[in-house]
Amino acid sequence: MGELPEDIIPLPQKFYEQPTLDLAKALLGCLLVKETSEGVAAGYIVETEAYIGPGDMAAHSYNNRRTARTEIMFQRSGLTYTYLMHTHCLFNVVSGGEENPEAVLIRALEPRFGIEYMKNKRGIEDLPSLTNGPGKLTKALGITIEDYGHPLTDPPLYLATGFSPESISVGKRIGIDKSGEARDYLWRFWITDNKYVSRHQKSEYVYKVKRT
DNA sequence: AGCAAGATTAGCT
DNA sequence: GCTAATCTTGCTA
Repeated sequence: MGELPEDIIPLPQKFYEQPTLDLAKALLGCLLVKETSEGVAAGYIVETEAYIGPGDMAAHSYNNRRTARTEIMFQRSGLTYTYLMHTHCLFNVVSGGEENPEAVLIRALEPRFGIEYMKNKRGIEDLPSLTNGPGKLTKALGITIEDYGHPLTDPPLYLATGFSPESISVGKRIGIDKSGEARDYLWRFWITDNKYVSRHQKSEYVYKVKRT
């Protein structure tokens, strides 16, 4: 049964209150933690995508579409937005603040704690395959539609400080080819050369992150 | 009330 | 590369 080090504590609400594109980059290297009665699982975020309604045709909140599903996107930053995609649950961090329906999709993790737990959940052994996709990582951590609306500042599902990536790559988002010009927005971010990203793609440019 | 589409994945050809 | 899985959402009527 995996236990976490004591210095792993949730990031504060303030962390989520930055522009969505900044947050999408700031999330890289952060630790995503899920605690359940069965155990603890956690991994470093290595890939994200920004969805910025109402002007983003690829976002569920495009044109301020406000429904039972998108409602949480209109609420405060730092809440959990989960939804079903075919047979899979996808996990997002709400951003943009109240009345600005924006979110960051978490697309891939690098497994860190509770790896046996994740292997059991996924029914496989290969490490990268455990969490290198948005539907895979939710299954590995046990994140479900039930987590919809949960504040990420609190257990059992929260984010904590991890490490600072040296370099961040930028490219087009995945799987939104029918979203008009939005398909070309460079709103996908990943840790350069990280082997746990969901797909390899040519980076349009690369940020060199200064060490702090 | 009916229906087409989907921010995906696994397995097979 | 192709397709089924599986079900909710949201749009049309």
